[in-house]
Amino acid sequence: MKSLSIKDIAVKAGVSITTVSFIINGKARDKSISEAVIKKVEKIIVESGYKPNQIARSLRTGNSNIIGLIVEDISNSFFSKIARLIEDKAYKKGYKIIYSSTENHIEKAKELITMFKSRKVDGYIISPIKGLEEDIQQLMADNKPVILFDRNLPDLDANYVGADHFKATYHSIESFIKQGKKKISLVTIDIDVQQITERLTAYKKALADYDIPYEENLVLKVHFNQDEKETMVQMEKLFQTEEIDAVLFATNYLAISGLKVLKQTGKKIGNDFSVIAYDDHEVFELHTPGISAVQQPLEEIAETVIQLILSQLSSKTKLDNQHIILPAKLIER
Amino acid sequence: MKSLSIKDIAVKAGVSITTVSFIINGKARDKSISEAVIKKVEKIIVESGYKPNQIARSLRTGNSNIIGLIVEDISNSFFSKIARLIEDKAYKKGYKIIYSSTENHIEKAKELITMFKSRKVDGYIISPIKGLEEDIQQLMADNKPVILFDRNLPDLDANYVGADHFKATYHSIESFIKQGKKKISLVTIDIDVQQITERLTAYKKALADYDIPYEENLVLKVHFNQDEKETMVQMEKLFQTEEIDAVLFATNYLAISGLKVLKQTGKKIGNDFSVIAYDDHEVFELHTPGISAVQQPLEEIAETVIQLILSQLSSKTKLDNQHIILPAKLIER
DNA sequence: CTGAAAGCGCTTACAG
DNA sequence: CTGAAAGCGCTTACAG
Repeated sequence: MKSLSIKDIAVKAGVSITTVSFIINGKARDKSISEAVIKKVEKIIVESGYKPNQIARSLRTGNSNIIGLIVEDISNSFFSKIARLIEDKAYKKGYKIIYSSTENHIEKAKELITMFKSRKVDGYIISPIKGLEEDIQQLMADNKPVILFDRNLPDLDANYVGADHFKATYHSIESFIKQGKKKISLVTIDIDVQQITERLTAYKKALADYDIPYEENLVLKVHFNQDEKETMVQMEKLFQTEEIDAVLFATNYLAISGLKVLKQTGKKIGNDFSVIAYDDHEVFELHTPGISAVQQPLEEIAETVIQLILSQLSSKTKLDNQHIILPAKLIER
Repeated sequence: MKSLSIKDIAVKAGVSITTVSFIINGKARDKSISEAVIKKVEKIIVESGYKPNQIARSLRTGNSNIIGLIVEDISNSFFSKIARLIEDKAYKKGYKIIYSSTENHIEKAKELITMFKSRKVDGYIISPIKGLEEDIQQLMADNKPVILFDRNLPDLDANYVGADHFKATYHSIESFIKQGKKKISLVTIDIDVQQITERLTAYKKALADYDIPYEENLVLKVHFNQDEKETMVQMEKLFQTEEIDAVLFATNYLAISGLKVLKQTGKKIGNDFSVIAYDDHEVFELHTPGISAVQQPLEEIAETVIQLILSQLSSKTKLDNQHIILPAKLIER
């Protein structure tokens, strides 16, 4: 069954497609179409269930009412929660979301941008990775709204929304120190994105500020894509060989792996051994004992991102790029 | 900066746009374009970075290479994991995914289908809700590939991929019985979808098969959209008033709420009180003690769904609808 | 108050 | 071996 076109409606109503188009797009009054015609055409549209072909509309107008969302991995709960909130808010403004996961592969990320471009998406929300600077620059040169979130690219002057990882990490380490911890470990990953590296910087700074010597062997940098088994072996070694009394895990999945190791080896979390996870997760609340965690303000991040992109989409002129850093908070359990 | 069009390429190469189009679409040899011309045009395409406008292509060909994915809630880890797997596999075949969450609202679900229709998506992957039968029927009448997953609509003859919830529930209850449990409770939700209701049916059947009387007050049906606080109050009451020795939670979030209640009230899980959660979650593995859970075969579900839709998309003729029920397994912890 | 016509960037049947 | 032209379904500047 062919679907109806604007022409079919025009024929049924005995008017031109121009008139129908004006009515569909709410320009009827503007164009001084008579009320009688408007009523008649609207009636026919409703009765026939006609829906304009968005593809044709896009081709003609050059925009698609679609926002492209590029994340590292949609199945990661941080991203899926953000995606949900963004989708919800975008939807209410008539925008759809098309998403895809980069899996941290630069080639896939580049391909995605190309694909989104050829689909003429109206704007881009990107959790970027290093190496994407030029492509993003290109998008902005093409005058497309771009909002980076979660991760920033320092070499790029672009809109960015993220949490204050430095401060949150600093506070976490500080809270360990105030509990009297001396041998504080950091388990992190080896990817070179600001969002991750600043956790290490903050860790070092906090130690320095409290005159605690930095010990290289207390920092475990897990290889980004490695097997969880291997990660667990490395952690087990770390937990055993040192008189560690506190660990900050730089991501929630590292923390989860860490908890598995502790469970297996029977090492207890308690006064002698404290743990903080970066990025909260349901696991941590339910764990016995509860695991303290740094919580990113998901709602606010999503809200800010969508706000920014919508204002760019509706603005005729190029707006100034904004850098919005939201506070993350340490939930003590 | 305007992006290049096929015309620009044609002009640069000194050939017609027809020729360029044939080359882009790999029909050059078919149409016996000379090797020399092919080489020249391909060179220009690569050098200029030309990408065909997919919108124009869609308008002309009537398909979009986009698959619409409609789920209840993309931030639910079951769906986000499936989405990730589906996206991955679709991507490799040149299809993109556009997704949206229904939040179990029939109006939103209907709107989404309309929207996807007007965007001319090539196929639909839907975790449906009751009331959507007609709309889905319509899609199939329009000859669009539709795959339902997770939830089935019994009144509809459509492709469906899901797990065997009846069997998995039956086995769970059976395992309680074999442990000698007498007062087995079921905590479920009150939505009327087959996937949920059959968990109750299986519960009753297993009890009956083992001559254990069915007691209405051992079944708690939580209202679908109610506040977690309220759910927890109801559960607390349930856990106290009866000599319950086992609980099957019909969804993972119910189980999580249940675990919170147990933690708060100090009720211990152990030999006197066993728990199984339906749909696994990282929480359950890490919980002390570990929580047994029914695990749906995510990979296989995603794989089957994508397989089915791709075969439909590439097939000229209408294929027979398939019902594929995959086994879910009980992970004992 | 309303309509004819151009054009968005492609694909493809047809012609040579 | 290659191209001119129609047409996908819209929007909009222009004309009346």
